[in-house]
Amino acid sequence: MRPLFHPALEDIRPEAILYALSDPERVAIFAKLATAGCGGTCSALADLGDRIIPKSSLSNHFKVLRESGLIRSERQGVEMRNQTRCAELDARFPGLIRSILVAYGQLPAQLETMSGEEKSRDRR
Amino acid sequence: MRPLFHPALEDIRPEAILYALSDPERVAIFAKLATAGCGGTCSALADLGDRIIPKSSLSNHFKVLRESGLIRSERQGVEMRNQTRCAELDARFPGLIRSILVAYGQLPAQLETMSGEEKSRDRR
DNA sequence: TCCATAGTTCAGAAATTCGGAACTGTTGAT
DNA sequence: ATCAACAGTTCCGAATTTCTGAACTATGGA
Repeated sequence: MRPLFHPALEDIRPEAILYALSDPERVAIFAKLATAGCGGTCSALADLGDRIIPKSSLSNHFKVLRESGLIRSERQGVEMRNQTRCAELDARFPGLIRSILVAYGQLPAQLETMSGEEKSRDRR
Repeated sequence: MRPLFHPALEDIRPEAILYALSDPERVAIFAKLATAGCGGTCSALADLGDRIIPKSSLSNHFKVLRESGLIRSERQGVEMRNQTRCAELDARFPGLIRSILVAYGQLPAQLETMSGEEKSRDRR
């Protein structure tokens, strides 16, 4: 098994991000990953409610997310721990991830403080 | 020639937007369209500098942009006038288009007042 | 009418995506 | 040590999508 490839922050390209998140299944996976308390393993995310993603497809989804720079994957024993790279990404592409998740109606509470919106207090 | 299809604002789906803008050629077209002073015809946008997009491909790019809800196209005499639906889109998906164009380094001056960033004055 | 121009549609080749089956790597039990 | 179970990856063929040259349609002008 070849080692997993993760692009450096500066090599992440917007087209790869948009492509990866143009698939609602991948968005669902990514949004769940952004939720704390989710173990982040692949198989924990296979169930979409209306459909169970086949494992080869799931593996490919994770590969697309990883190689686009959206997540980091690390083997831990028999399973894979995945985590988003939201903080890094927000520094490179301010507001992008947040506005995409909002568009999909998938913004997790954990990301509410990401850039892209002024605080609701202090508004007039 | 069948009439051109434009989705209603409420039927526009984020995956279609992201998919359409996951292609740098389409982004270049869209960004140029968002620029005032550009006539908005298809052939005016075929030249990317490093490559001239074949017209069948160009026609397809416009179709993808149109059917995703990013632009409106209207026949005017022998040619097609295209315009972005930025204002509408920003109401439905706040900050999305702006942050995508920023990510690509393609934000036209005309869009600088779109939502997605507080004004630079009043910052501390 | 005939021609030129702008763009669309068609069709086949090339590339991509999907997913079942086989495989790899790790842990734990015997 | 061997074996079984499990998590995930790779392989590969089928189905789908993308690309683009060639043919076609629509409009306006001479």
